Amino acid sequence: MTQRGTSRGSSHRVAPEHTHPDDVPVLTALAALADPVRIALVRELAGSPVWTRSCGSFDVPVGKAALSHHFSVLRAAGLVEQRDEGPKRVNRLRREEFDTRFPGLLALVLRED
Amino acid sequence: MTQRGTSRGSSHRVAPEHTHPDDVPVLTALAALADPVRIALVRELAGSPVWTRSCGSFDVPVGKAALSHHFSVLRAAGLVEQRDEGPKRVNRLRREEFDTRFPGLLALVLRED
DNA sequence: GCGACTGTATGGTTTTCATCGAACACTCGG
DNA sequence: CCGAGTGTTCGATGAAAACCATACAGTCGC
Repeated sequence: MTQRGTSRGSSHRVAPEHTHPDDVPVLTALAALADPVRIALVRELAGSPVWTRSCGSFDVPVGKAALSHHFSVLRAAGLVEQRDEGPKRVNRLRREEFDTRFPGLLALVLRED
Repeated sequence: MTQRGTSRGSSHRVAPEHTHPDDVPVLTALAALADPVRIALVRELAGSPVWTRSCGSFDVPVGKAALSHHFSVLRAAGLVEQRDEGPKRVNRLRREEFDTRFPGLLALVLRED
């Protein structure tokens, strides 16, 4: 049963589902990056120290629901890793891993021409 | 000037509109490649000598109209160049130019993992 | 010129995707 | 325990994109 509440039994938040870049098809990676909001997220994330940015701290013109969905897509594409830290969910760009799987792709997105 | 034909009047087919890779935003390039049919076209085209493949010679599960549209997208993304040769329109993958603008991107799509 | 062949344009249908509002779940500080 | 803060889920909506069938426009061989 569910022990919840009263005195014990930890009931953590469900850990986000991650996909390793190695398990990501090219099409999925491209589709994930073919969106202006997600590109903004990746760029902003790339410009910040790891594990310092919570989901809500990004400057994108969409509501919470859409934002949550975008992060879900980025996770599924192996681009972002998330960890729960207190009430917030902090992010990390999977630079190395993703670049090993798709060499140069991240660099293309990050350079602002 | 352009007189074509032997001596008169010429009413050629409208030459397809091309966009040079240098004028293509990253988002457009990614969006163009984020489609299974277009990836198939690019791959098949990459495996053939230049100017040998007409639009209708590709093995993709879509009708003529959709096919024409896909080629239009590929042209706009600077991925494909087309030339009229008799009744058919033959294609060339813009390897060098595209790779100069988006280094490594084409390689990612062409390698079948 | 006629007819087969190739590709484009148009109109309409279906699907996909981004988005929002509202409800819910969890964490933490009073 | 309550309430503020953070993020996910659900249902619905709207826009974009893929697709097809048809009609049209060139090119070429006869």
